[in-house]
Amino acid sequence: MRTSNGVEWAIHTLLNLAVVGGGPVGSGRLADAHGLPAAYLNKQLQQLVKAGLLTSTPGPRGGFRLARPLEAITLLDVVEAIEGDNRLFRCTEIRCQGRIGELAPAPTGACAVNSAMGRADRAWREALAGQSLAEIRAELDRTPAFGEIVRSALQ
Amino acid sequence: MRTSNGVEWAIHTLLNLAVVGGGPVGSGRLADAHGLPAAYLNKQLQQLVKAGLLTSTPGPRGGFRLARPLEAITLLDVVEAIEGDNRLFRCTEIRCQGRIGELAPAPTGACAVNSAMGRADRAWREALAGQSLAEIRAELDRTPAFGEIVRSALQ
DNA sequence: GGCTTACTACTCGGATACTGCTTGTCCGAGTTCAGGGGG
DNA sequence: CCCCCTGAACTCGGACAAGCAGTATCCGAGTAGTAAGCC
Repeated sequence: MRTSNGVEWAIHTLLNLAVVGGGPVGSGRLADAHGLPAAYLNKQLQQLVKAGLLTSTPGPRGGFRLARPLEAITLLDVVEAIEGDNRLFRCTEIRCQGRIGELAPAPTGACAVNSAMGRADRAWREALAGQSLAEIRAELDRTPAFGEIVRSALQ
Repeated sequence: MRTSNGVEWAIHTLLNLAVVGGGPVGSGRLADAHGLPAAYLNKQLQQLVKAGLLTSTPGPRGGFRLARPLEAITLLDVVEAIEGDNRLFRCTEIRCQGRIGELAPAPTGACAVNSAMGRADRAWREALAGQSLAEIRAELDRTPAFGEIVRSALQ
């Protein structure tokens, strides 16, 4: 029960694209920047394109570029783009099955367990939605020569 | 990326044990109450025993019983008992690999991405820790004849 | 020389194998209870 | 009548398979740039 590695890859890649700015960058260079398998990273980036976080251009000189500035991209956007909008807890309504399900009259109202877990789920999503990638980049920019290193690694 | 079904099963089973009270109940009856595979539910309950939420007694007339009252059991206790204390996001330190890792001098300080995801993780865990099973049972007790149905289903 | 055209190289995008974890099942160790035999 | 012993039934506990999502890889469709050929 943990997020896939694609989330980490996507966040770092989006940050790198912001640092580079301007023109599109191919998945091969983006993958080499962090030693990732290019084809698999490409698959993850396609998810980001579907979610509207990236735009892709085929052909030579093609690649991916940010669809909107980092200020308008939250961690929740990235997580939902990679993982889908599935909740952390999925109620299978076992309260309506087995002997209790047979004896109980009807599933009146929402499942209390589901509601409680849903509250925690919302807390997680709100915390994710409250942090934009721009804030993370601001923290990364404190390290000296950060932008310079990323640009030269992706050149 | 979602919690295993064992979490849902464990919560409902703990609530049922509280309603029944007193003597131990075998995994077979607990499973029949919700139409679950008995052997697999037993496996989950063993995790709860290891975590100190349940006590088990072997032999005939044996089974599981609550180790402490519902007021002292939070949703976080159950989730960590089943899923382990792994975080939702696991940083693999890709910032130290690939071309950027070669060019950057040293991994000074914590990874900003990991910190941001960790904040959301803490929000989730705090929301889980803030809800006890006693509160959920109080909500379930509103439904008429709830305790009666559970007791007769587990008799 | 300038324009058209065919070609090459490079990109994304989806279809195709592989791996690890969640899920599910099975059998053995241990304990309680019941019943029979002996004192 | 009371106590002891043997057996059986039932429980948990851990060891052993199956299914599926995540992981990884490969090849085809499409495009920009280039170079050659023609006007």
